[in-house]
Amino acid sequence: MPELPEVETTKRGISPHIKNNRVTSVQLRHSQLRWPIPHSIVSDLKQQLCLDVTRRAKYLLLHFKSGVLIIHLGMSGRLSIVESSQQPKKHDHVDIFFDSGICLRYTDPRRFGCILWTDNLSEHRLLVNLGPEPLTSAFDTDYLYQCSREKKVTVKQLIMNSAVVVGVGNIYASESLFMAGINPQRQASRISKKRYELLVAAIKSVLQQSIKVGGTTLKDFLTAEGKPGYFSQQLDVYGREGEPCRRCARSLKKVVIMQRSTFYCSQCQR
DNA sequence: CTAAGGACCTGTCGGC
DNA sequence: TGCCGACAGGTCCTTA
Repeated sequence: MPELPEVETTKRGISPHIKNNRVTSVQLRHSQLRWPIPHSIVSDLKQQLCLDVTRRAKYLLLHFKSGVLIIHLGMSGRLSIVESSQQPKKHDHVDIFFDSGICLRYTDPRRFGCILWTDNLSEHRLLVNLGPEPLTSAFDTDYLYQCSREKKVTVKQLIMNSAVVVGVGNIYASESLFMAGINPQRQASRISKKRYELLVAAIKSVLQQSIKVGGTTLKDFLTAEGKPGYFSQQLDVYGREGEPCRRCARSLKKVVIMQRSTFYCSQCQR
């Protein structure tokens, strides 16, 4: 489900409902996610005040006095705010109840996500090797260009490598490369700095635009019937194999790069 | 060190 | 209608 914009939108959606609220109890129904959910969170979280909700890459971080709850939504995960009385459905694996009477509910059919607890966030193995956030100034042309040198992978693989830059998923990798006019199969090391400048701008633009759409879609997580997961949005190439390029009308192509579907226009992207 | 492939899991869709 | 394979928005871990 989540690309970076969905995770950011989820953060903004849940934050007002749980920040500065106190956990009353935690219910684990199915703790076998990508890694087992540590059962200790049931007691660790009890009576604790949620101090803040932040995001790093696609990890949502719930900060408490004694530690941080790390939540990743994997491919199919979702967080929602529901009334405490609302009965769980099939894939609702975890409920965190708050003293305000609401419940933070974790839903994940494929269970590729994770929920972990740490008292030392800055040294956590999942976060310690991550590259810069794409929407910060640390992610710029010089940086990405330097990363690309000596690399033997395609440019799509480069921008999807979380050690290089975080938050560029399969959809927005294709979309960014289309906007920058770069063929996703091109070797990362054989692209000029000038073109990396276009790519950096494209990545920022595509992500920012999508977060903006999510932000406008987002109303109240508690009462909104819509799924906070995926907003229908205007995609230029992703999932549009055989359809006409919006720029030149030529039929869009699909290739597989590292077992992931990749869409592009062979005319506009070189 | 880098790069490629496997692994995890359920749901949905298209074709026969 | 039913079955079967392909595929799905992620990413860590193992292997070469």
